[in-house]
Amino acid sequence: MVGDQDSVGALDPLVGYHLRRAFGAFSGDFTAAMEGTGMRQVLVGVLAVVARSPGINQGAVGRVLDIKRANMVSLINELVEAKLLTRETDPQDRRAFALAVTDRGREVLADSLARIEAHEARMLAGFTETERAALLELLRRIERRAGDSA
Amino acid sequence: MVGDQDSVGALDPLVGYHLRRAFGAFSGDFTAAMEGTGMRQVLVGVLAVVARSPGINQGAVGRVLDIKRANMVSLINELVEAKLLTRETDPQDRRAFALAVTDRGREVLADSLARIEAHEARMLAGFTETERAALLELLRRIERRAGDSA
DNA sequence: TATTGTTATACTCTATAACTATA
DNA sequence: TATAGTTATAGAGTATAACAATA
Repeated sequence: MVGDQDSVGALDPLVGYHLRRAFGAFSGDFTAAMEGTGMRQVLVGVLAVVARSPGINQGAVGRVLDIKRANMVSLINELVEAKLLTRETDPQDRRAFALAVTDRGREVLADSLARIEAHEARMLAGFTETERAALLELLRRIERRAGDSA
Repeated sequence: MVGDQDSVGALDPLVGYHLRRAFGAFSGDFTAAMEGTGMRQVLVGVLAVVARSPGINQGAVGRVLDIKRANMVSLINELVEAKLLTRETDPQDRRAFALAVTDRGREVLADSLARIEAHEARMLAGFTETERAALLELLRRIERRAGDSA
């Protein structure tokens, strides 16, 4: 069988290597789960963050999701053109845009989250709830360490 | 504090979201750890696989690491031009190239692995050995599920 | 027919630098 | 002077299709 632990030699004991592969597996299945919807990982992320904090501007969304301002532009354009987000000049700070999710955006987000739940169930089949929670907690601790040096 | 769990709304309970962020944190620190060496994640991967299986061809390396044949070409070119790999026509199958790591390649791989160990120690600071092993095992189970559908 | 390696191509993601308009 | 958004650009990763040589 190809892809077995042994064939990767020195990589096998590395957490980073397995993180990479597990992320790749998730990404591939995520893309398949979203097929036909036009949604991608980042777009769902942006939609979820704006839904959580209506009126937020793109810079702030980028800071939450670790996306550079320059790269936020086309993402927001995509979502606004698809009528999933509205973008209006913030009266309190006329440099910024206040973002909000449209009704259609809320529908698409709900549909995306339903697909994602099925996708997660698929990827974590065989995991007990305890194991799932443990994995989540260990991953969160890695993210926090990243913040230390940033 | 930016990037807090709460600000991501519906994403927070998702393993995929945290996998993505943890992978991003690892990748950033990996790149920093390799600064000045010219090595990248994929290149170390290829070097490690060839070191483990001398005489292997590029297609097989790609299958092990989930890299498409078309994308292997420039990677192998890079490593051969840097004199870290040799590429010779396989006498048993003249379509294929038998790959092998050069002495210099072995040195670079050893140096890379030393840097990676320090990087992993940094990213997993505060993890007990039990926690590290648990994380590794949970990630491996996700990879295996990915193989099921492939 | 199938497989190895190759070329060409394209899309996404990520990163930096320089610009504008507002604060 | 700092910040919000923008433009332009470039590198890396990933994907597909089509081809030549060999099996």
